[in-house]
Amino acid sequence: MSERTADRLEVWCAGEDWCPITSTATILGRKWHPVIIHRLLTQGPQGFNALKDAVDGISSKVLSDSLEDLEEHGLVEREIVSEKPFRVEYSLTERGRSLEPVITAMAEWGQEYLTAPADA
Amino acid sequence: MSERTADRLEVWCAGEDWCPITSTATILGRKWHPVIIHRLLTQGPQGFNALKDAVDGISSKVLSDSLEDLEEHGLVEREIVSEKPFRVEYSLTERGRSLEPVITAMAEWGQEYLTAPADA
DNA sequence: CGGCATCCACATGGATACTG
DNA sequence: CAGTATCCATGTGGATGCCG
Repeated sequence: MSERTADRLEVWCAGEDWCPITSTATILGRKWHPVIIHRLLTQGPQGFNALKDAVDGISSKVLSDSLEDLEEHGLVEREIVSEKPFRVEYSLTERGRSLEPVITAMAEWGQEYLTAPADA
Repeated sequence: MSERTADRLEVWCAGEDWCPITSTATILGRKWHPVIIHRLLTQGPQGFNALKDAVDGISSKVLSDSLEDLEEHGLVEREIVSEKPFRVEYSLTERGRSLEPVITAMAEWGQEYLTAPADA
């Protein structure tokens, strides 16, 4: 790490009671949020079940909860596409798409350093 | 987002039961982990109380738990510097330092998009 | 299809007090 | 200084089943 980087980093969380890093962690720390965003980033807008299948392992309830939370944070938008065959579509907002660099960084790091999990 | 980016991203979490994004989130999602790493990145190796003061708001127990967890993940190293005036020092491992881009991305995003929290 | 209602389980975090 | 010991509150996630 260069000292320049350290300089830039120092600005954040410098003893204030609000910290952008912690706040971001609060959102991205929820188990499925990053993957959901990832899926919406790569596969574009899609319906509930498509998302459920794509995410793999998530239950209806948890996906529902997650999407609701993401909506409240202004990261995801929910649109009712049709009523007759009831169909909704979830997509990223501008704010949601702006998370791409973060998701990418997380993915790349995980790929690089967690492939053979030293998790235990 | 470019399509090239989408292509790269698609590789990850493609239906496998292990996902680098989720795994990374498991680590960085713990409330204080990112800030602790951030502090170690910017302020270098330091003792328990220095860290406790720096992090602001964290309790001894939680800092202790967090550091232990970070150690288990091979991100942080603990060294007993002296016994007489008992003193330890925490520092980042290579693996820990490698998280810098992720922390930076998180910090920059939080700074940019959460300054006026739409959290509620 | 796209959920919500329940109920439960567990991990994490917080407060307070005490110790080598 | 650098923790540990409790105890407790709560959030988050999971399983199952029903509904419009």
